Amino acid sequence: MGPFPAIEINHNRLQNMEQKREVTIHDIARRLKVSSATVSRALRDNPAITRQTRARVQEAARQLGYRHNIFASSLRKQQTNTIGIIVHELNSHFITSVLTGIEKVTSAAGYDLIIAHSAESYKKEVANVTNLFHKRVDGLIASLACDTNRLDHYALFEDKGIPVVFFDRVEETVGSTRVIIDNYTCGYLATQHLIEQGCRRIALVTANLERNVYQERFQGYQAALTANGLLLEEKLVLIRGLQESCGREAAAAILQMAPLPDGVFITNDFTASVCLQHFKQHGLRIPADIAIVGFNNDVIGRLVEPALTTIDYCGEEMGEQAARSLIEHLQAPAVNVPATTISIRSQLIVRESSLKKPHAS
Amino acid sequence: MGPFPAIEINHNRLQNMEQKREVTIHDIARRLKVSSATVSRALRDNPAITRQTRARVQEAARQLGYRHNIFASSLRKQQTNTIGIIVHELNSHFITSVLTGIEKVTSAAGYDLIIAHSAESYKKEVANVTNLFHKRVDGLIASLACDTNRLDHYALFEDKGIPVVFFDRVEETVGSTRVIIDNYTCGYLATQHLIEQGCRRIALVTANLERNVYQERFQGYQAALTANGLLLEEKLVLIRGLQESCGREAAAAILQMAPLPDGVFITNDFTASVCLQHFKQHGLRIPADIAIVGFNNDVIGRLVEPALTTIDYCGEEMGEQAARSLIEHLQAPAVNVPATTISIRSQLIVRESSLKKPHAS
DNA sequence: TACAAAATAGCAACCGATTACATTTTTTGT
DNA sequence: ACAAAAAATGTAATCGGTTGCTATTTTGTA
Repeated sequence: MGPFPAIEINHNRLQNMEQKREVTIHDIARRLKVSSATVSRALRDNPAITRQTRARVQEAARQLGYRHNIFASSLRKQQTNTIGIIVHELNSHFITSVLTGIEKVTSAAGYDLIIAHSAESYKKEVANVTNLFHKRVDGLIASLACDTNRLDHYALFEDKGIPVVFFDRVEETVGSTRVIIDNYTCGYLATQHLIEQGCRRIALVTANLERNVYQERFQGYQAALTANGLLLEEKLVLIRGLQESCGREAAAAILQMAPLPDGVFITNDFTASVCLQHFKQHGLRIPADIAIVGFNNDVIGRLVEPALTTIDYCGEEMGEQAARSLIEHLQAPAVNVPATTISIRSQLIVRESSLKKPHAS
Repeated sequence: MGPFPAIEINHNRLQNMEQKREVTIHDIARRLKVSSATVSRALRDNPAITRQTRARVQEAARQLGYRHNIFASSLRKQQTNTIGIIVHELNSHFITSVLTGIEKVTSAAGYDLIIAHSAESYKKEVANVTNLFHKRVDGLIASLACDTNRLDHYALFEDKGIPVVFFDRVEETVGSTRVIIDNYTCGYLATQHLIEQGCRRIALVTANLERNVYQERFQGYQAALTANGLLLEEKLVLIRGLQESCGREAAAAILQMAPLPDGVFITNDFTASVCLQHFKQHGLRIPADIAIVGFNNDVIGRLVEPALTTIDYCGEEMGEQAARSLIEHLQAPAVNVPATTISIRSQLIVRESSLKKPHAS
């Protein structure tokens, strides 16, 4: 046990200390006896630098364990190559698909993503918008929280000319592109389908009517009723939140109605599944006693029994379109890319939960 | 139509150009005839600056529309006040709960979050780890992808002394804290429960056994069988992926078995729900013909019929613990916070899918 | 061989906030 | 009233990469 081990340890400590200090392009430059400008260019494969020099630099960088400092880079370049995303929830097949679509497009274009979720809270949405603004994302893709009915918080972005694309949950805007589906028609088709199945007393379970998607689905519902000579009964329209408890509440309220509705259009599959279960537990037969149509084509709709009739639309495509549009704006030389509204295809998927006339009709 | 309108427009353009240029602390300093150092301090409420000066600076900042430049700041301070999070999926109640727990703790401590998801792909996980490393997060909280069986990619962090906390899906590590549940006991309890319900031929549907959670649940299953004098039959153990199609495959495979198993332990609720449905579609009665126990207490387990018996554990608590541990490490003056393994409580929740002896036993 | 043009590489000024240290101003104590 | 201590503010270097412009070298051509 001579002094050596102790010295060894000391030495290690020093090494650790040295490791703390980051390797910079200047270190590489010194090592290779070139300028840091050359290193900077070489690292980004700038053709102004010889292929050989580039290779030497990149090899040295690897050896020294260099890591690019995005802060220095972003500071100087005044851009982050990052796109911010705000979604109203994460735990949803639809949202996950949208994210997949966005990722596909953005990563191909060399952008990073920062995902934030508002958990359906306006307050959190505002916080997220502010945060992403401070993080200086180059652009934003957002779907509004259920109770968001103003867009002041996005003005920050507009003022700086940072493009924002909204999808699915949107508001009327001047400057921003929107990627949506035709919720009105979807609402109409869903209701029409129930009517065709023989329903005459159709309830609607939906959420905050200030949120575009729910408002438009409601209008479609209304229009379909009218078109078929049915009256819109206010009592049959239930506005509830999106949590499980709200679904149960809605179902319970429907069970109280006399006479019972013979069909329900429920504007999201999760709530629809909850209601369906509640009805079954209280002795109703689906669809015989009550036919159900949901919305979104969530996986859950295929696992409940009977399987849910629903509206399907491709989240991935929505994500891709949103991302493509954003990137187009980002790479536009000036501000001449017009704000557009992109509509994604959607369709009714008929399953057992609404089929009162299985093979007829 | 004199020249005035044109001049006006020109003027506006200039204003817009000026707006482009960001307001910096130097602008504020100039306006107030103080130094930028004072402004920097005042903006962060440094008590070295008079309360009045602070107020003046903050007011001026507001008026000028100043926004803090995190790049300049992070570059100088060499820290980001940001925590990276890597999860294996987003579309899951469990993960959402964990995120809620993490957010609760980290936002209270003033940290930002960057959420990345690997979508159960090792490759994507590596990419995410690298990306967050380059984003220079101060710390990392991660849950491994299903097929991740090496941790080389986290060495980057270890080398720089950046703390990493793993939760749920973990590996044996030296340096990192891990927040987990006792998967072995859970597997044991689930199996034991099936045995108590009279099952003698119990199948196991699970995923990659290299992933700790599945390995340990498998061992618990095995131990419970042995403890009850039952033989482990390899044919009864089905290793499948986590997608819906894999669930159907597993269910189909079970239907082929002769004799049919009288119970199945399926190590996640989604796959369990898929199997349950498949069994029902093929005429089996649950639990009479086959009893099912799932895992995770996902909402879906309460919406299928019969409702799934499952293992419950609190994601939110897991998230909080992970975050707390990470922050403790971050704020520790030296490296003396030992890496620990934190275990979260879990329990069996019995529902109809496994109750062969409803009110007896 | 000479000279213009193209290819490489270097210089140095940025980007904006932070902070160790120095300087000025105010307060305190005697 | 004046030195010493305390408080407030200022100076200037620093974090690390980028890029307009300049200097040097190489290549091409007459």
